[in-house]
Amino acid sequence: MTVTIRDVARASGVHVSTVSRTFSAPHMVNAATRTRVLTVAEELGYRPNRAARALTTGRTHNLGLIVADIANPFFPPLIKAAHSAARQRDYHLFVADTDEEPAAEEELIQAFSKQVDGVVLCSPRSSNKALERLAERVPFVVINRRLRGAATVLMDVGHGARLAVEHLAGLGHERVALVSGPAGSWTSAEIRTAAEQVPGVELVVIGPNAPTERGGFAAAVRVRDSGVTGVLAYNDLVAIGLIEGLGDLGLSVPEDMSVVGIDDIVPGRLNRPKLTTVAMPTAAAGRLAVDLLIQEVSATTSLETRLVIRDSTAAPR
Amino acid sequence: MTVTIRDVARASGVHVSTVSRTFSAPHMVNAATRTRVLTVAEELGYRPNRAARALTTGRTHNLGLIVADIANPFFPPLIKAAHSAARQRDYHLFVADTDEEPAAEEELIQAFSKQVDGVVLCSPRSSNKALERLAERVPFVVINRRLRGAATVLMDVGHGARLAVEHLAGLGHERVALVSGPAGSWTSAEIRTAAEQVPGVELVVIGPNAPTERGGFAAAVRVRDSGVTGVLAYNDLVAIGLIEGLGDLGLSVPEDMSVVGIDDIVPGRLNRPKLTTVAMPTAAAGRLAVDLLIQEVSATTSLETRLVIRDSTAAPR
DNA sequence: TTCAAGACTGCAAACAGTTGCACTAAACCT
DNA sequence: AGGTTTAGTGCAACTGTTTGCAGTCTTGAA
Repeated sequence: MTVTIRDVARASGVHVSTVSRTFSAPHMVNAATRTRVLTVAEELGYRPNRAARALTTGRTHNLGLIVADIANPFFPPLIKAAHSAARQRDYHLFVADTDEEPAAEEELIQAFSKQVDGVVLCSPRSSNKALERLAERVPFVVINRRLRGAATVLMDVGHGARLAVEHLAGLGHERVALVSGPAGSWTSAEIRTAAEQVPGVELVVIGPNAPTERGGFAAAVRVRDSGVTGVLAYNDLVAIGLIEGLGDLGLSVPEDMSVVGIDDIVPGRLNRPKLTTVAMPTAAAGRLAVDLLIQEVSATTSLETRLVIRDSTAAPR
Repeated sequence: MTVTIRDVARASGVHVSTVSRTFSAPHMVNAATRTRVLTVAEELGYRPNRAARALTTGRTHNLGLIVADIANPFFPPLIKAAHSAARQRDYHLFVADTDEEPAAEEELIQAFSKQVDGVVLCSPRSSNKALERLAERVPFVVINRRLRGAATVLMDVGHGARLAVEHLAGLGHERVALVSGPAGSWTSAEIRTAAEQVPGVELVVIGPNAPTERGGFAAAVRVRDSGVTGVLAYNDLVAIGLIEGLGDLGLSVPEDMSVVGIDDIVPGRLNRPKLTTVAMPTAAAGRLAVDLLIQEVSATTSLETRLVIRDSTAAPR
């Protein structure tokens, strides 16, 4: 039924080990035999069986990618870039979704462990302890979280937040709200400390909030009442929800209120007004993560963010 | 280093075959031995090696999912649902992106063939001939394309398009534009034939267009000049671009022009005005596709679409 | 002409499981 | 009591590849 290395060996009059070598160590076999084997293999439609190969070599040529929510617009560009980087080196990519549950995360890493050469974890929610234990079973690189021992790729949100607040200050805003994210979030803390350091602006923190459109919508009243003229939101979804909420209160953006988001997701670009935002290098992060994994280096890299100025910010009235 | 079935066998005083059976055919082993083996396995941290298992059984417990563009907002909900359905039955999911290239598609199917028990193909671009040839190597189910011999899940866009045009007709629009998609697209053809059948509306087809925001933006002038009061767009991205283009021409939606999209992607819901659109059952399709694959049934199913009325449609002036 | 070095290639033992078959002992039946 | 079924377990072959080791055959050098 399925054509194996033995069929090719028989049909080309050599031993299986020679066939094996023409695929996995071509330089060890005579040019003439090599081409003969290759053509026979082609004719027969032979493809090496990776499962069998993995059994002896211990390398599967598969990678795992675990994210909290595939349908969250933040992740697809990262997944896409990771996939493309993997394919470039002839790796396949398992993609998994934890539905935001730490338990699912740990279970997935376990389940992947024998099937992949490594896994990339995006903003993992599991405890340090759990992760350190799992790191013994399978190498991984972590995106957007510090974890000692593991390779890490960070996106410098702090820098982006600073740029955003400076942008608002530059436009003349003196009192700015930070519509923050969920309580324990590493990102939210980063944003806050960075935003607070910008001189000449008074920062009022409003939160914690759910990191969603609804979270932003719900924060609109408090933003209006806080007496600010500009806002930095935890992310684009929150910013979009906030803009809608402000609209319902009779405030328009950017005329009555400037709003800056973070992430630069597609819906923000398509929004009206088009969202001024901090672009996160998600694609670069995805690519880098798989490169680190494949080369098995353990480094921690920080990626630059930048400010994308669009239509949701203007000088205050 | 890594703990195998043999280690467990030794530690629990039984033969490897018994250990094997406690995992793959528990009913064949005595309850007492089973629990003993299980606890020993637990202690040792044993996990069956899927590659080895795949070698003998021929089943990998992996599935492949191939889409044109992971970052296209249409796909993530489908991927997420497929993943969840797969996990429920203890399957893992490879996700791959063809970047819209048929060649990549065929190569990916090839590459997957030995590693998965089946693959789900979303709106494949390859030729029928190529696909039929590949179907011999690996079972697959196709989403949104008719292909004889293969299991197929279709989303009934035709029905949705009819609903959309009827909705416009009901609001009083008598002349409606169809801003169509790319030339060879199956979906585009479906939409057109269905839309043409609605009585009482004169349909003017504008296209072909790129299936993107820019495609819609570029079509704005022709829409304005066509003398219609309502539009059905090939998809939400096109609709959003079109609305922006119309805005630049001084026409506002829905006051001057009603616009209906298709797909119900997130950016459409977040858009202002919120987009009236035809909701595609992408999640259901993803789920169903993997269920079909796992049960190895070859059926063709058609999934219902429905109209979601939001703010981009109103009665004509 | 002889010998050592190289270049190929074959042999066979892994890798981590599954499974048909044979065997034992207990349970069941008449 | 004797024969037959049944439940549980062991044995060993098999899945498709890789790889260390050992041969064979050229080549080039002394």
